[in-house]
Amino acid sequence: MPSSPPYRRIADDLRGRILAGELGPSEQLPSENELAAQHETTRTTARKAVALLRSEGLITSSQGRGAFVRPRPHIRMLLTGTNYRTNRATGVANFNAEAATQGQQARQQLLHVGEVPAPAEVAERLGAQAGEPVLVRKRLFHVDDEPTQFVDGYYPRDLFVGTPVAENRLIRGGVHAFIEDPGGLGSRVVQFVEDLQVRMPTPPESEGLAIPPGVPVARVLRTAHDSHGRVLEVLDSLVPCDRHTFRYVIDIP
Amino acid sequence: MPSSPPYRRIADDLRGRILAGELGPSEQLPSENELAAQHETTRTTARKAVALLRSEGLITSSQGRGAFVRPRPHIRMLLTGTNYRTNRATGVANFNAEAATQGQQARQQLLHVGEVPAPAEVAERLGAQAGEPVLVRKRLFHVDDEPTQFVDGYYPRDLFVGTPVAENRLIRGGVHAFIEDPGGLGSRVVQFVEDLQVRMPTPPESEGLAIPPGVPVARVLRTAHDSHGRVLEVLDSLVPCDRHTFRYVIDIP
DNA sequence: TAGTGGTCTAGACCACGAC
DNA sequence: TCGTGGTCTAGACCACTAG
Repeated sequence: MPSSPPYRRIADDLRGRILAGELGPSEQLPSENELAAQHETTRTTARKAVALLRSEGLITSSQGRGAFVRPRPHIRMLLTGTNYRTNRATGVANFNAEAATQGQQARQQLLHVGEVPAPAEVAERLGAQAGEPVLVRKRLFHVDDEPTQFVDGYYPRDLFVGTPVAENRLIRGGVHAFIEDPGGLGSRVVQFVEDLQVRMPTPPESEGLAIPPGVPVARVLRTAHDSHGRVLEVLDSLVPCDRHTFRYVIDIP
Repeated sequence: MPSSPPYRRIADDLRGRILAGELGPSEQLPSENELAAQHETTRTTARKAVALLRSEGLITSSQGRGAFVRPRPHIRMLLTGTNYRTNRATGVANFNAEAATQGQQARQQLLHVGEVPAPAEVAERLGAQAGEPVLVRKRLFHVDDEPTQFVDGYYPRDLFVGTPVAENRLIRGGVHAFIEDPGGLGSRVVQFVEDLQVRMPTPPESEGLAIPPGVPVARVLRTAHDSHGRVLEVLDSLVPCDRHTFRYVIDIP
């Protein structure tokens, strides 16, 4: 039975105290020098223990201030489909409506609208060739003025070129309002297929979403179909996992 | 404009070469001593760069061998509900049937069966008081003989006590066979509600699932309802994110 | 046995925050 | 100003793997 190295034992000690609630949320950890002294080792070793906890997402630290137990952030529930019809009826975009029911204020920032060669995973879902031009709307969603998700919407050219979806401004009620309104596309969304994968963010991603180290992101590809099986939209979202729960309601025939 | 510290620049260099494919999957990285020499710094600093990439899930390393670009593991697709009826008809458990369609062999290892006080999140879904005794079946699922998911099933006592679900052995066709078979409970599962959260694993979890550092896990709570809205099962799963895609198909009324 | 990564020591200087 | 974490140096010993 090999005993764990000192830095592991220090980390285990701290982790235990955090999970037991002995060190509460936002509480400051002992300084690295204190930890070193307490465990009769050097600061370098104490620091390694702290780094481990940081990579586990349990704590955050900042220069000059100290290290703190990461407070459990306010969790938003992400629902796909569940309230789609009722949200549509409100006249505001689905994302904003969901936020509102959770007592939060949402805002969409339009980063870019234009034509791009379809990325492979998008093309596959749109039934197009990879590299074929498609319309894209790149957005950054904010909740309570904090960046929350990157959401890129991809749209087939043949259906949307020349429509407001191809224009560089927000659409009242969201893109789906245009898709479903009789004065717009007049289609009806009847099915979403959602693929969710999780990974660690790249540096630009963690910067754009203002997420601390140790927080994974979910990459969600959502395909919206109409009643003819036609693909109306492929949504490519990037969601920080520490502030979200995904909920899916699946009815079995 | 502050320039990044050396360890960041080394990491950025390596990351770039990995993402560009210059360093292919399973390829060995330069040794820490080589990196230190190339960048005219000490091994400690080179090592810090390597540690960063490891925490990003890009590489793995092992003592005596070296550091290697993490090969993209075989991705399994996890579906909830989609093939539920057809899988049931096969007579094997849903999980095993899904694995089979993806050309893999699945095996369930029964870790524990018994009564436990309901954890808060489970009780809430079972409509019970937290701490009230419930039946639990703790399992570890293997795919191609590798540990793949922890799956704990919780069952209300009033429905399942004295049934095979409370016995410490596997059930032919899975628990759902018993739930739906006329000779068993004779119920019918009509809806799943699935809540998915992501976090970094604790050390025992990463050990049990044999996952390398830097890989997040998904904690999935799935509630199965019958046509009367009664809860038949709460499944509490832990899934390593590097080997799985979650797919949900949602029909809009 | 030689080379690899894993751990540790005992210092140092810096940037930043709180007081 | 002083304490904090962030970074770095220049060594050392160990455990493990490959040849």
